[in-house]
Amino acid sequence: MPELPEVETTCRGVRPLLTGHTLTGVRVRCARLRWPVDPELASRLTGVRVTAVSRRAKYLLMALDSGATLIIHLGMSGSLRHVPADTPPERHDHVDLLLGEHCLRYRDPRRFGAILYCPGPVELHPLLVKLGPEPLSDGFDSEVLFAACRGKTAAIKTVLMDNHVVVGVGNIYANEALFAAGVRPTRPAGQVSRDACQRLAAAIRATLLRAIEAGGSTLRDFTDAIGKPGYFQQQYAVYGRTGQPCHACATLVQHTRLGQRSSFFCPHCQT
DNA sequence: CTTTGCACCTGTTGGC
DNA sequence: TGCCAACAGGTGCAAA
Repeated sequence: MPELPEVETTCRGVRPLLTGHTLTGVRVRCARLRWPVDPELASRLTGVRVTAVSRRAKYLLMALDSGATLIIHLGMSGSLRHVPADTPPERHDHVDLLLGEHCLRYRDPRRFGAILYCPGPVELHPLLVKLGPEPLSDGFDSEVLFAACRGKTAAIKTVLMDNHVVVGVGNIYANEALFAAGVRPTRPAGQVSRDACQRLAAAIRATLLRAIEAGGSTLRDFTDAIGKPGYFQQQYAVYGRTGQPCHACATLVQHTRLGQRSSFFCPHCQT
Protein backbone atom coordinates (compact mmCIF):
# COMPACT_ATOMS: atom_id res chain seq x y z
CA MET A 1 0.00 0.00 0.00
CA PRO A 2 2.20 2.71 1.22
CA GLU A 3 3.85 4.78 -1.39
CA LEU A 4 6.16 7.53 -0.24
CA PRO A 5 3.39 10.04 0.58
CA GLU A 6 1.75 7.57 2.96
CA VAL A 7 5.08 6.83 4.59
CA GLU A 8 5.80 10.54 4.96
CA THR A 9 2.36 11.10 6.45
CA THR A 10 2.87 8.19 8.83
CA CYS A 11 6.24 9.64 9.79
CA ARG A 12 4.72 13.02 10.59
CA GLY A 13 1.88 11.34 12.44
CA VAL A 14 4.00 9.21 14.74
CA ARG A 15 6.71 11.80 15.32
CA PRO A 16 4.91 13.74 18.08
CA LEU A 17 3.77 10.50 19.70
CA LEU A 18 7.28 9.12 19.97
CA THR A 19 9.76 11.96 20.13
CA GLY A 20 11.03 12.46 23.66
CA HIS A 21 9.03 9.51 24.96
CA THR A 22 10.33 6.33 26.51
CA LEU A 23 9.24 2.93 25.28
CA THR A 24 7.72 0.99 28.16
CA GLY A 25 7.66 -2.35 26.42
CA VAL A 26 7.29 -4.22 23.16
CA ARG A 27 4.86 -6.99 22.25
CA VAL A 28 5.79 -9.18 19.32
CA ARG A 29 2.92 -11.47 18.39
CA CYS A 30 4.35 -12.53 15.05
CA ALA A 31 8.05 -12.19 14.31
CA ARG A 32 7.83 -13.54 10.79
CA LEU A 33 8.01 -10.38 8.70
CA ARG A 34 10.20 -9.95 5.65
CA TRP A 35 13.12 -10.56 7.93
CA PRO A 36 12.59 -12.14 11.34
CA VAL A 37 12.05 -9.62 14.11
CA ASP A 38 14.97 -9.66 16.54
CA PRO A 39 13.97 -12.02 19.39
CA GLU A 40 15.63 -9.63 21.82
CA LEU A 41 13.77 -6.59 20.49
CA ALA A 42 11.75 -6.07 23.67
CA SER A 43 14.77 -6.08 25.95
CA ARG A 44 16.70 -3.81 23.60
CA LEU A 45 13.92 -1.21 23.40
CA THR A 46 12.30 -1.24 26.82
CA GLY A 47 13.25 1.82 28.84
CA VAL A 48 14.86 3.47 25.84
CA ARG A 49 13.89 6.98 24.82
CA VAL A 50 13.09 7.95 21.24
CA THR A 51 15.01 11.09 20.32
CA ALA A 52 13.82 11.64 16.74
CA VAL A 53 11.66 10.16 14.00
CA SER A 54 12.63 10.56 10.37
CA ARG A 55 12.24 8.94 7.00
CA ARG A 56 14.74 7.71 4.41
CA ALA A 57 13.13 6.43 1.22
CA LYS A 58 10.22 4.38 2.55
CA TYR A 59 12.02 3.44 5.75
CA LEU A 60 10.84 5.02 8.99
CA LEU A 61 13.77 5.69 11.30
CA MET A 62 13.29 5.98 15.03
CA ALA A 63 16.46 7.26 16.62
CA LEU A 64 17.04 6.06 20.18
CA ASP A 65 19.03 7.69 22.94
CA SER A 66 21.09 4.52 23.13
CA GLY A 67 22.54 5.48 19.74
CA ALA A 68 20.69 2.68 18.00
CA THR A 69 17.88 3.08 15.48
CA LEU A 70 14.67 1.19 14.97
CA ILE A 71 13.97 0.82 11.25
CA ILE A 72 10.40 0.17 10.17
CA HIS A 73 9.27 -0.54 6.63
CA LEU A 74 5.57 -0.87 5.85
CA GLY A 75 6.08 -3.09 2.83
CA MET A 76 3.03 -3.34 0.64
CA SER A 77 0.29 -3.57 3.22
CA GLY A 78 1.70 -2.26 6.47
CA SER A 79 0.40 0.47 8.73
CA LEU A 80 1.00 2.00 12.14
CA ARG A 81 -1.90 2.95 14.38
CA HIS A 82 -2.03 4.74 17.66
CA VAL A 83 -4.40 2.95 20.03
CA PRO A 84 -4.89 2.45 23.78
CA ALA A 85 -2.51 -0.24 24.99
CA ASP A 86 -5.35 -2.50 26.09
CA THR A 87 -7.08 -2.53 22.70
CA PRO A 88 -7.51 -6.16 21.69
CA PRO A 89 -5.27 -6.91 18.71
CA GLU A 90 -6.89 -7.92 15.47
CA ARG A 91 -5.64 -10.33 12.88
CA HIS A 92 -2.31 -9.17 11.39
CA ASP A 93 -1.52 -6.84 14.29
CA HIS A 94 2.00 -8.20 14.69
CA VAL A 95 3.90 -5.78 16.92
CA ASP A 96 3.09 -3.19 19.60
CA LEU A 97 5.49 -0.49 20.70
CA LEU A 98 4.21 0.36 24.16
CA LEU A 99 4.12 3.94 25.39
CA GLY A 100 2.53 3.72 28.82
CA GLU A 101 -1.24 3.73 28.38
CA HIS A 102 -0.97 3.86 24.62
CA CYS A 103 0.85 1.99 21.94
CA LEU A 104 1.89 2.15 18.35
CA ARG A 105 0.49 -0.92 16.68
CA TYR A 106 2.10 -2.38 13.59
CA ARG A 107 -0.27 -4.20 11.24
CA ASP A 108 0.84 -5.90 8.04
CA PRO A 109 -1.39 -8.53 6.41
CA ARG A 110 1.10 -9.52 3.73
CA ARG A 111 4.10 -9.33 6.03
CA PHE A 112 6.31 -7.80 3.34
CA GLY A 113 7.33 -5.12 5.80
CA ALA A 114 10.17 -5.14 8.30
CA ILE A 115 11.09 -4.05 11.80
CA LEU A 116 14.84 -4.00 12.23
CA TYR A 117 17.04 -3.02 15.15
CA CYS A 118 20.15 -1.21 13.98
CA PRO A 119 22.67 -0.80 16.80
CA GLY A 120 25.18 1.31 14.89
CA PRO A 121 25.08 4.34 12.56
CA VAL A 122 21.88 3.91 10.58
CA GLU A 123 23.25 5.61 7.47
CA LEU A 124 25.66 2.70 7.14
CA HIS A 125 22.95 0.09 7.33
CA PRO A 126 23.15 -2.22 4.29
CA LEU A 127 19.56 -1.43 3.31
CA LEU A 128 20.17 2.31 3.32
CA VAL A 129 23.77 2.78 2.28
CA LYS A 130 23.24 2.35 -1.46
CA LEU A 131 20.07 4.40 -1.79
CA GLY A 132 19.88 7.25 -4.27
CA PRO A 133 18.77 10.80 -3.43
CA GLU A 134 15.42 11.74 -1.93
CA PRO A 135 13.05 12.94 -4.65
CA LEU A 136 12.09 16.04 -2.65
CA SER A 137 15.65 17.03 -1.80
CA ASP A 138 18.19 19.16 -3.64
CA GLY A 139 20.11 15.96 -4.27
CA PHE A 140 17.65 15.04 -6.97
CA ASP A 141 17.20 17.17 -10.05
CA SER A 142 16.85 16.82 -13.78
CA GLU A 143 20.61 16.61 -14.31
CA VAL A 144 20.89 13.68 -11.91
CA LEU A 145 18.05 11.97 -13.74
CA PHE A 146 19.45 12.77 -17.16
CA ALA A 147 22.85 11.41 -16.16
CA ALA A 148 21.26 8.21 -14.87
CA CYS A 149 19.44 7.76 -18.17
CA ARG A 150 22.53 8.11 -20.37
CA GLY A 151 23.27 4.99 -22.34
CA LYS A 152 20.54 2.93 -20.73
CA THR A 153 18.29 0.77 -22.85
CA ALA A 154 15.96 -0.04 -19.96
CA ALA A 155 12.52 1.58 -20.00
CA ILE A 156 12.40 5.02 -18.40
CA LYS A 157 9.80 3.82 -15.93
CA THR A 158 12.18 1.13 -14.70
CA VAL A 159 14.85 3.78 -14.16
CA LEU A 160 12.45 6.02 -12.23
CA MET A 161 11.67 3.11 -9.94
CA ASP A 162 15.33 2.19 -9.44
CA ASN A 163 16.26 3.08 -5.86
CA HIS A 164 19.85 3.73 -6.89
CA VAL A 165 18.68 6.61 -9.08
CA VAL A 166 16.01 8.15 -6.87
CA VAL A 167 14.15 6.65 -3.94
CA GLY A 168 10.49 6.51 -3.11
CA VAL A 169 8.98 6.51 -6.59
CA GLY A 170 6.60 3.57 -6.54
CA ASN A 171 4.45 2.16 -9.28
CA ILE A 172 1.57 4.59 -8.93
CA TYR A 173 3.66 7.75 -8.89
CA ALA A 174 5.97 6.53 -11.65
CA ASN A 175 2.92 6.12 -13.87
CA GLU A 176 1.47 9.47 -12.85
CA ALA A 177 4.72 11.41 -13.21
CA LEU A 178 5.33 9.94 -16.66
CA PHE A 179 1.88 11.07 -17.75
CA ALA A 180 2.41 14.54 -16.33
CA ALA A 181 5.69 14.79 -18.20
CA GLY A 182 4.28 13.41 -21.44
CA VAL A 183 6.76 10.54 -21.55
CA ARG A 184 5.75 7.00 -22.45
CA PRO A 185 6.76 4.51 -19.74
CA THR A 186 8.25 2.10 -22.26
CA ARG A 187 10.61 4.64 -23.82
CA PRO A 188 14.26 3.57 -23.55
CA ALA A 189 15.84 5.77 -20.89
CA GLY A 190 18.75 6.64 -23.16
CA GLN A 191 16.31 8.25 -25.59
CA VAL A 192 14.77 10.57 -23.02
CA SER A 193 15.90 14.12 -23.68
CA ARG A 194 17.31 16.54 -21.14
CA ASP A 195 14.13 18.54 -21.57
CA ALA A 196 11.94 15.53 -20.84
CA CYS A 197 14.07 14.77 -17.77
CA GLN A 198 13.41 18.31 -16.62
CA ARG A 199 9.67 17.74 -16.91
CA LEU A 200 9.96 14.32 -15.26
CA ALA A 201 11.94 15.56 -12.27
CA ALA A 202 9.45 18.38 -11.78
CA ALA A 203 6.51 16.02 -12.21
CA ILE A 204 7.87 13.55 -9.65
CA ARG A 205 8.32 16.32 -7.13
CA ALA A 206 4.91 17.89 -7.82
CA THR A 207 3.05 14.58 -7.80
CA LEU A 208 4.56 13.47 -4.52
CA LEU A 209 4.12 16.86 -2.86
CA ARG A 210 0.49 17.05 -3.90
CA ALA A 211 -0.17 13.61 -2.43
CA ILE A 212 1.62 14.47 0.82
CA GLU A 213 -0.45 17.62 1.14
CA ALA A 214 -3.61 15.64 0.50
CA GLY A 215 -2.59 13.17 3.21
CA GLY A 216 -1.65 15.91 5.62
CA SER A 217 -4.95 17.67 5.24
CA THR A 218 -6.86 14.42 5.70
CA LEU A 219 -4.89 13.64 8.81
CA ARG A 220 -5.91 15.51 11.93
CA ASP A 221 -5.07 12.96 14.59
CA PHE A 222 -2.88 10.02 13.96
CA THR A 223 -5.18 7.80 15.94
CA ASP A 224 -6.92 4.53 15.36
CA ALA A 225 -8.65 4.23 12.00
CA ILE A 226 -6.85 7.13 10.42
CA GLY A 227 -3.60 5.25 10.50
CA LYS A 228 -4.75 2.68 8.04
CA PRO A 229 -3.35 2.56 4.54
CA GLY A 230 -5.30 3.98 1.66
CA TYR A 231 -6.92 6.54 3.89
CA PHE A 232 -6.42 9.18 1.31
CA GLN A 233 -7.20 8.14 -2.20
CA GLN A 234 -6.74 10.70 -4.81
CA GLN A 235 -7.68 11.06 -8.40
CA TYR A 236 -5.25 9.39 -10.74
CA ALA A 237 -4.72 10.55 -14.29
CA VAL A 238 -3.78 7.16 -15.70
CA TYR A 239 -3.14 4.65 -12.92
CA GLY A 240 -5.81 1.97 -12.98
CA ARG A 241 -7.72 3.75 -15.76
CA THR A 242 -7.27 1.22 -18.56
CA GLY A 243 -9.81 1.80 -21.33
CA GLN A 244 -11.04 5.08 -19.85
CA PRO A 245 -10.63 8.38 -21.69
CA CYS A 246 -7.56 10.51 -21.01
CA HIS A 247 -8.58 13.63 -19.14
CA ALA A 248 -6.54 15.73 -21.54
CA CYS A 249 -7.42 14.33 -24.98
CA ALA A 250 -10.05 11.59 -24.46
CA THR A 251 -7.85 8.93 -26.06
CA LEU A 252 -8.35 5.65 -24.22
CA VAL A 253 -5.74 4.89 -21.58
CA GLN A 254 -3.68 1.81 -22.41
CA HIS A 255 -2.22 -0.81 -20.13
CA THR A 256 1.00 -2.71 -20.53
CA ARG A 257 3.41 -4.59 -18.34
CA LEU A 258 6.97 -3.61 -17.55
CA GLY A 259 9.01 -5.89 -15.38
CA GLN A 260 5.92 -7.48 -13.84
CA ARG A 261 4.48 -4.10 -12.92
CA SER A 262 1.31 -2.64 -14.40
CA SER A 263 1.94 0.42 -16.49
CA PHE A 264 -0.66 2.84 -17.77
CA PHE A 265 -0.32 5.60 -20.34
CA CYS A 266 -2.14 7.77 -22.81
CA PRO A 267 -0.84 6.84 -26.27
CA HIS A 268 -1.59 10.33 -27.55
CA CYS A 269 -0.21 12.51 -24.75
CA GLN A 270 2.81 10.35 -23.96
CA THR A 271 5.46 9.78 -26.59
C1' DC B 1 28.23 -4.20 -14.02
C1' DT B 2 23.32 -4.52 -15.94
C1' DT B 3 19.10 -6.74 -16.48
C1' DT B 4 15.55 -10.05 -15.46
C1' DG B 5 12.57 -12.56 -12.80
C1' DC B 6 11.58 -14.62 -8.37
C1' DA B 7 10.41 -14.70 -3.75
C1' DC B 8 8.18 -13.35 0.42
C1' DC B 9 2.59 -13.38 2.09
C1' DT B 10 -2.60 -12.65 2.39
C1' DG B 11 -6.69 -10.48 0.65
C1' DT B 12 -9.51 -8.96 -3.13
C1' DT B 13 -11.31 -9.15 -7.64
C1' DG B 14 -12.89 -10.61 -12.06
C1' DG B 15 -13.97 -14.11 -15.25
C1' DC B 16 -16.08 -18.33 -16.09
C1' DT C 1 -23.83 -17.88 -6.35
C1' DG C 2 -19.34 -20.16 -6.18
C1' DC C 3 -14.69 -21.19 -7.28
C1' DC C 4 -10.14 -20.26 -8.56
C1' DA C 5 -6.59 -17.91 -11.01
C1' DA C 6 -4.66 -13.57 -11.41
C1' DC C 7 -3.25 -9.60 -9.37
C1' DA C 8 -2.11 -5.95 -5.66
C1' DG C 9 0.81 0.03 -3.86
C1' DG C 10 7.72 -3.06 -2.38
C1' DT C 11 12.11 -4.41 -3.05
C1' DG C 12 16.17 -7.39 -1.96
C1' DC C 13 18.42 -10.89 -4.13
C1' DA C 14 19.90 -14.81 -7.11
C1' DA C 15 20.71 -15.91 -11.63
C1' DA C 16 21.72 -14.94 -16.33
